[in-house]
Amino acid sequence: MSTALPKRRSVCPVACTLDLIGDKWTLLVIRDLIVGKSTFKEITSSPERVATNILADRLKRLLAHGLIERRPAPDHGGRFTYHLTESGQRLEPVLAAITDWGLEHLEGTEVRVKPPAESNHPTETAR
Amino acid sequence: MSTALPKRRSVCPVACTLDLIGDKWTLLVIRDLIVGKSTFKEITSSPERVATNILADRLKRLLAHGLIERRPAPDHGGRFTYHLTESGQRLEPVLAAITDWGLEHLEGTEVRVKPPAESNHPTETAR
DNA sequence: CAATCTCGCTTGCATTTTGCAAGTCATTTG
DNA sequence: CAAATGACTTGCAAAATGCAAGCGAGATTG
Repeated sequence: MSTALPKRRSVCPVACTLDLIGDKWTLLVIRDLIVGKSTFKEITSSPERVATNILADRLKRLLAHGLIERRPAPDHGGRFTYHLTESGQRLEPVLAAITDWGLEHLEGTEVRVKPPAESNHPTETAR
Repeated sequence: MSTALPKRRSVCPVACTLDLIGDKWTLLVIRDLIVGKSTFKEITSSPERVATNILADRLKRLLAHGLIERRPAPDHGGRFTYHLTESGQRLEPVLAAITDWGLEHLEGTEVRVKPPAESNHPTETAR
């Protein structure tokens, strides 16, 4: 499965960023990491039910591009935990903007887990 | 080709929004519309060179979900121009956040055309 | 201390989406 | 009226996705 991205489509920061995170799953993985999940299992347990092969692939990709890092799990055996790097964490505003748009324009959406940082909507009901 | 989206993966606003715009092309189309492009041709002429079948499909999708609308082109014959609706325009902060991240973390990216509205980075070089 | 269990993957397909080239069809221009 | 242009559609090969199953290493359990 693809881990390396093939080639840049242009020099546009939007296009290049989408080459990294522009698919149906990557930002959900990052969302999970932002809200504090860190193991493979925790992420596969999210309600969207990402397939294990897809998750393994996305973690590889994100690792390869330095958006996440992995550490040996403290208590368990040869397990790992995954964490956003600095640059990965800086995607939080992207997630926040998407969250805001979804809450405002898509009926029936709601945030189940808040990100640890600040939110900025003054008069939002569902948050 | 798919125009209707199959089913929501969860109630998460991020997941649901990605069901609409979470692919490699849709946000580029929206970027083009934000910077003032409005015809099929103008969008296919962008440097990323979206295939015509993909563009036709994405326009259909965006139309179907009310993010864009089309109007008969003023001068030409049976042509149309495409424009963001209110809700489509509200994706601008998402684009802005992605642009900022790309400029800051991906070498060699640069903005060729500015969006008409405000930018908010105080000490950004490339903008 | 062998048998089972759990976690974190990998592998093998079937299905879906993408990418590319070519074709169509209504204008529009020379 | 012949050729060109713009906006698509169609066909097909290639890639990505989804699903189920398998697998190895360390933890648990009897």
